[in-house]
Amino acid sequence: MTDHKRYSDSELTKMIHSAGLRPSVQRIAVFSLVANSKKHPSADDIFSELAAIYPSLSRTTVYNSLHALVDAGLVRGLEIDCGNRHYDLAPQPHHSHFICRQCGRIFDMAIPSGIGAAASPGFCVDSVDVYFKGSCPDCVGRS
Amino acid sequence: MTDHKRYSDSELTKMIHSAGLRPSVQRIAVFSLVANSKKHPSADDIFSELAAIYPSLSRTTVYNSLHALVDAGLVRGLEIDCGNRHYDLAPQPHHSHFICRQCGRIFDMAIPSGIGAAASPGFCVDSVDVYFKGSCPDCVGRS
DNA sequence: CGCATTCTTGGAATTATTACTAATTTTGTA
DNA sequence: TACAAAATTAGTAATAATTCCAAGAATGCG
Repeated sequence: MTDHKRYSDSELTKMIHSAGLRPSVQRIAVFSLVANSKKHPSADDIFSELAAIYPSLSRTTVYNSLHALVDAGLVRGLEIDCGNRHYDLAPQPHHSHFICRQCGRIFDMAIPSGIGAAASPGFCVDSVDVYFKGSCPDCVGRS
Repeated sequence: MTDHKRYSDSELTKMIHSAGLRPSVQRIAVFSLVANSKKHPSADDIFSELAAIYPSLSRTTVYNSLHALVDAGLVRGLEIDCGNRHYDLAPQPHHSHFICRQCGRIFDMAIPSGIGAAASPGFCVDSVDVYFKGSCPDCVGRS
């Protein structure tokens, strides 16, 4: 998640609605997980958690919802862990993440400032991601 | 690729050898493609190019070679394009890439300095990647 | 040269994701 | 409330990238 605020369903509904999407139950549930989870869940994480609550939920619906939310600009896909996309609430202009190579958890990091302007002339940049990898505090010291 | 030098097979062999790997024909071929290609090839790109030369080459060998080279620190995997890992010669400490959302090409970018130090205390960072996305100069202006 | 180790191969198996389609639900309108 | 149109869902099948595995081949050391 992006900050410590907890988003209520009605807030999320409002955001979904004003992004021009229909606030279906499933979409709200997916959005809520992404927005409120401390982890940066993958599609599968989301499916697993929600399947317990909505037994009829389909994986496809999770993917559809995520795509809709990403296209609407509400959610952002992280590509820090190739072949295993994780999702995060659509960030402030720039955003930075850290993945622990040992436990696999993804953390938010403060963003080094001034990065946006670093692209070469002629390139039109619409997003910047900074990915750090290494060992998180819990795992430092283990082999 | 990382600079404009062209690496000869014997140089590559030496690098592989001093990294503690056996310089097999396949590994040298894979390494040469990564080190000397202007593109940042994916495993499949590499397989396609080499399969024309070595008809018996197996996809698994390409993956094995890439993993060996990455583990040895000679090659680096880019996760800029999720689900389609691309490879680059192991870089200078920090590195930055740009992917064009339209043509899919990946470009090297100058790296904003001072990024490495930005991680939160307690985290042990062993790599930093900065990924820019947008339109490259050739594609800017097209819808 | 002989042997142990490491590497390569090819196919099968996994995993994440996308595509397709029918059934269901929601929405707007009368 | 009733209905038609549009959007969403669920489930199955298909794809694509990658990994696993067991057998055969190459390598390098003694």
